[in-house]
Amino acid sequence: MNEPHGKNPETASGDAAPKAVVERLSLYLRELQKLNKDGADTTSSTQLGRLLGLSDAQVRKDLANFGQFGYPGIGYRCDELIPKIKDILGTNHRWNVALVGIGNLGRALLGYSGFENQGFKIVAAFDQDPSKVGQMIEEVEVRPIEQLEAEVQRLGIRMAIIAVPRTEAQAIADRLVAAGVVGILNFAPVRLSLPTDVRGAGVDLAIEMEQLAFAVVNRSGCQNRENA
Amino acid sequence: MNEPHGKNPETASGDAAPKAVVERLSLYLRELQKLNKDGADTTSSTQLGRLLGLSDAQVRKDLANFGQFGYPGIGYRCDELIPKIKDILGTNHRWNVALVGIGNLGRALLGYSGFENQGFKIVAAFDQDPSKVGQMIEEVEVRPIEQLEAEVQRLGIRMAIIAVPRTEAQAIADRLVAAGVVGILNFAPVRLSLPTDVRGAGVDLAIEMEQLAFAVVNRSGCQNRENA
DNA sequence: TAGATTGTTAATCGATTAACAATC
DNA sequence: TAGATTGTTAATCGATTAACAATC
Repeated sequence: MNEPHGKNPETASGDAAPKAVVERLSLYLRELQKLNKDGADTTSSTQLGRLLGLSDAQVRKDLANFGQFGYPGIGYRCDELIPKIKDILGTNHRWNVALVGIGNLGRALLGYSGFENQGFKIVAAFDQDPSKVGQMIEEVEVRPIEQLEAEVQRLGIRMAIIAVPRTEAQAIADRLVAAGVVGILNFAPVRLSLPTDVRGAGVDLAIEMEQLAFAVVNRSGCQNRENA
Repeated sequence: MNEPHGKNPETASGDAAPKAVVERLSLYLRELQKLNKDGADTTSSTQLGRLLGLSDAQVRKDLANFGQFGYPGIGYRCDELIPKIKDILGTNHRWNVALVGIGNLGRALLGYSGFENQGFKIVAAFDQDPSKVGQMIEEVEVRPIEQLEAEVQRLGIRMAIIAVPRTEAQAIADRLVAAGVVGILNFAPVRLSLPTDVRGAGVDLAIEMEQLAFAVVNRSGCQNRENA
């Protein structure tokens, strides 16, 4: 209440970080990983900003929210900053993930290498359909939905992906939560209702297309942000 | 330069609309469609706000960016507001869409009803693999990639979805653009480089998971935004 | 009419940018 | 040392909220 206005260093990392900042953190991480792979030892706020279309000041400010990671006169050491950002995002340890619904989308997700690269490993897959049960897909065996609770608990799974039809999604979410899952990525076009201590994120592809349509219709040549 | 500060009504609809506002427009549209289906004739900024976790003031302000759609004392007529928002988003007419890459993800996208519900119709599908060419999936015939340009032009396609491996994505994008496509939804984990008059949007599922992990790790019970 | 709800203005709040002393 | 670049403060900018006259 009577804090002047700035946030002091001590409370900084404890403060609720602005959502937009955390989103950019993911982008910084990707660029750093790319730079590191290409053999760069260090980078700078200017370089990161240029690569991502942001100002250097913003890059520094964003990172400063979480600590002091850079070296004046030198910049940021990729080797050091990458794990720091992973610490912040919570991806510095592997997350075991459950996938429910092995339709075309589920299969695609099982084969998606991007998850594993960033520390998410699908270790359990479930489907209702007996003809799918027992199949091995990308080294994961499809199990009957009845085993959901047992497997989630056995493997200590805390994050899950829902790729079932709309009508099943809420029921699956409830079961996952009851079994101990605290984060759900939902592809079904429904808004899940979840307990307040469980986090959910919905991927709505129709909305992505809609936003793209707007951008297409309103492109007056100028705002050339290439975010693809 | 010497405009006091507010935006006056005349320039309002011509101004570049803030990205955040347009995103919420999609959310309003969904709720309105739902309300309409449930038989509601009218709704209010208060109701829409409550359904979406926004303030009534924000709902009104967002809509006021694009015109006067409401009736004092009554609210908004669903029947009227839905097409108005579609006009703004550019989805009041059907978009023919091309899909390139018929792997598991491509198949899932072909079967995704959410696109068609919102005015996007996949009318052409392409794949490199001769064994896939000729297959009918969801009433769309898979064509060889060589026919991409000809079909895009024949069908007047202006939006496309890329669901090919990372290594192919840029080349496909270039061909799509050359054929006249002006909006690309990209699922390959690469940043496409596109001409400034072409719009792109990337869906990066690893980033979604990362953001979710952060939300899980930092959930201190409180911020219970259920965005699923 | 009284109650409800809009569109809009002014006030508040938060996020981005610019600038610079401190540091390597 | 001189040049580069950080973290941070102050200034700017934009977005959200509160309030209310106008309207049905």
